[in-house]
Amino acid sequence: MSRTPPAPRTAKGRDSRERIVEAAAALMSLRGVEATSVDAVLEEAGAGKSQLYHYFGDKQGLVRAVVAHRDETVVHRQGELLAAVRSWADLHEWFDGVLAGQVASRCRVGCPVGSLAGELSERDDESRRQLAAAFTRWEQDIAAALDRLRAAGLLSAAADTAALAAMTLATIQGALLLTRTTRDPQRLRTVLEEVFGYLRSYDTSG
Amino acid sequence: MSRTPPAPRTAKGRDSRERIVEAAAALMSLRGVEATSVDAVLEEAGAGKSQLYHYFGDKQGLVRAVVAHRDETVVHRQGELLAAVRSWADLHEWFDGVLAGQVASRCRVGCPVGSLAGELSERDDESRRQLAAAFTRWEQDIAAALDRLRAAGLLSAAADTAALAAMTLATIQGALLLTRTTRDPQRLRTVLEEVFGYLRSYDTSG
DNA sequence: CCTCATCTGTACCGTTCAGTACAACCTATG
DNA sequence: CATAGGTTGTACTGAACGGTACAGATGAGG
Repeated sequence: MSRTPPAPRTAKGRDSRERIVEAAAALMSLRGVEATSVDAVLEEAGAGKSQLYHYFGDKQGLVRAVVAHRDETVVHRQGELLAAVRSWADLHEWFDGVLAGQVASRCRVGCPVGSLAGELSERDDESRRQLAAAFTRWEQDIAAALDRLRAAGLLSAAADTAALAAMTLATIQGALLLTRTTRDPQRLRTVLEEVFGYLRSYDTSG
Repeated sequence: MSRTPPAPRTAKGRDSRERIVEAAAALMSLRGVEATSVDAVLEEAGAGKSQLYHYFGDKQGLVRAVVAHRDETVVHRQGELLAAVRSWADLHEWFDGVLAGQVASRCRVGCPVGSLAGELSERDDESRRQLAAAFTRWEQDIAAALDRLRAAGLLSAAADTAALAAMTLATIQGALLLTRTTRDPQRLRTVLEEVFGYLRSYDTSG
């Protein structure tokens, strides 16, 4: 029985709401959800308390908005990148992008979706379902890229693209976790090359 | 300049300390580190506040003790199980054990080490280093099992066992994260079978 | 049985936190 | 320019938290 807070009705309101969500997303990625206070978010966003409770109801509402925001940005962006994959070289470039993102952040951030999942899966079932849906879509986008390779005659008919996609996403998520813990980008590179090599073993083009 | 708290000097003290660590480990696995208050730990352990601050100094000290405890139990146990691997069937049994552990907990716990890593990597560098060392040892135990298969003539000389071990651990960690979020053990089974199938592709016995 | 270090119970403290109250402020519309 | 709905600033509250103080219990060695 949670009253849904009103969506912003003016451009100014929309801007305020978005500033708060983005500040919250940034701080929560860095420090974690529980360790990020609403006051810190508001200071970062340059907003007052009434705005947060006006647009999100409570902290849980803010957290869910952050999850939705991550889905709309990170996962949606991954979908675009994967939709452009039409060759093995394209797929390798996509893997390179994952690596480059981590190197750019000096292995401090990991996957913005995965880290939320780690903290929220047992704490808020609504967030958990949002994140599960995001992961599933992501996985399907990978599978679709593999299916496209197959349709182009580049990938063996024997390959189980759904299983390969599930394994690819799992490996990437795990590798990002390990990389963030060990601060060793070389390990990430090794793992990504290994899983790409495995996918490539289904290459039929030669 | 952190004074190290004294180790227990009597059997009673050791028992108290251990009860506190185990209660903390259980609660932190379930709810997360930040969301577990010291008062909740003490209630669960049936101990008083003075005991906790006597043995651990502060909450951070308790957290580090929990990390060390997880290392000594989970990772050490994995090392034992992996040390017993002498055939492909043994290795498959080990994978089955990972799956069984998740099914037993109805996909609610994930990897006790991995979930700590997700929450602590950016918050306490000492914990981060402990966890990184634990992961590295775990990875080496997997590589050693693969090396043993190779020595027995069961695994191709062409296999890069270190890279395969890194990928295997990463995939398992990621799969546990995804499984805890989606609550779908079938996905875990699929991924584990897929990575085992990949390792098996280096099988020279058959 | 004394003694002293170790261990433990409990009351307390200051801070921080999420959340509320309420008045004031815009700004689009008529 | 009136006004109403949407938006914002700020002071406040009660609870929960990590941490401290200190007295009392316990038990092993002399």
